[in-house]
Amino acid sequence: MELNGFERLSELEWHLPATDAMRVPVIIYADEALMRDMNDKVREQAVNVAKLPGIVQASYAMPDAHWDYGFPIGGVAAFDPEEGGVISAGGVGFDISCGVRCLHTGLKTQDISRVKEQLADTLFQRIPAGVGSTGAICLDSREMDEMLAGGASWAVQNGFGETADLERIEEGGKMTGADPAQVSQQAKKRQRDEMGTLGSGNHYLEVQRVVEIYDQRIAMGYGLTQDDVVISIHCGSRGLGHQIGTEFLREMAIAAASLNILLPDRELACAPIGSPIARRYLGAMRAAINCALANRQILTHLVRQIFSQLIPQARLPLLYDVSHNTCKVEQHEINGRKRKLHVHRKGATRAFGPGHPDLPPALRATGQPVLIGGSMGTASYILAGTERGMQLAFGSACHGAGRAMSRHQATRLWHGRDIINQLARRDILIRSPSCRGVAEEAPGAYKDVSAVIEVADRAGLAHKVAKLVPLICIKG
DNA sequence: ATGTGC
Repeated sequence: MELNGFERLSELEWHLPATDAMRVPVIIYADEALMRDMNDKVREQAVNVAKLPGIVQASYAMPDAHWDYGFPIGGVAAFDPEEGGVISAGGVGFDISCGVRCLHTGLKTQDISRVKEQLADTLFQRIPAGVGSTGAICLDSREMDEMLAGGASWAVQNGFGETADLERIEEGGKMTGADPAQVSQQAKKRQRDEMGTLGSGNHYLEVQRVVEIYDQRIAMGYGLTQDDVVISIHCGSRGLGHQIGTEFLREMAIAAASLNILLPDRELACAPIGSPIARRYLGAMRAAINCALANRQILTHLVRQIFSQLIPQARLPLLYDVSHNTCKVEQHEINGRKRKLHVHRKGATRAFGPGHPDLPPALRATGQPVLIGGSMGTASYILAGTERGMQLAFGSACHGAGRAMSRHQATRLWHGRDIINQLARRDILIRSPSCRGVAEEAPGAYKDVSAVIEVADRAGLAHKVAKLVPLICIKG
């Protein structure tokens, strides 16, 4: 990326002052190497977002940012309804409420060594993964609406998991304001038999090992110790979220054209907060959040069933579940004034600091667990939200390593089979229905997750707590 | 991300 024009406010904070039609500056959190390696399109897209009506404070990009449809992935933008703020489907992305949840197991690495291969094979056999994967559950139209209104809470009521899980999920497992009536029949049809499935792309289910603790006090608060085995699930709202994103992007673009709204980029189609289309989108998007929460809850139940058969002494309570593709109404203090903002996070993890009222009592003293999945075969990290982070980007942090090249480029450089063999030599068991999918997700196709995490930690977006490395990865 | 797409 061209760095000309940026003011370097600190080592890790790059500031592009508001010029021309920009209403606010762009702020990117990154080190110089990450900045240089970012495509110019990230800058262009973040600048375009800064031009949208009612944007507050800045158009932010996290250290894992890369360009995407309209808004960059790793982008955070908040809008104030009292200043003509907007909602944009592109600011959330296609995989609505894609996120990560992490489960404890109560086990140490050696407890699973004897059954590791069997565990990998059983997880792969029983957890539906890949493009178009379907599960054992088929929802009729009434059940679909209940699921879309109830999220993980609906899943627990229907026998998937435990009530204790709910307080460890954003929104208590149930996003309020979801309106199943705003979800198209086509979106519901696509989702009918996709509950409890992983999907494809960067989604995965990993059995991981805690290899490093950076903050003993917070790690203790999270119930994490060295050499613990944990399970991370990364997936979203599958076909339903994708369909909603597609439909509303199209509809918002058409509406903008007919209303003569000048967009800096057609892909930034948006609508004023409070307008009928924005309200319908929010209702549908919140239903998709519930779909993703229910999906991860059902997957959790499947994992627990498998563990109870293979390692009966294992107990799998939920550490936390957090999304990184959402638009949420949140209260933030700007220049001493409390304002209700519509915060878009696209490939950015919510990272609320200590004392935040939305956190459950057990996590309020430490700050919210910020679950960050790395690329396949590298490392994942658990961070904690900080008070400082609440001021830096509305309580947000990065969401992963971030792609360094396109999927197409990756398939020209690597073969999936080679990647699987290389990782097997490091005792990382990959199971996937798609060799091509594995090639697209080759570790080399991503930025260095550790460099991204160092920036997030040192910039103060979130605070490093633990590092996890994969033992088994079920890849979509 | 996705009932993937040149």
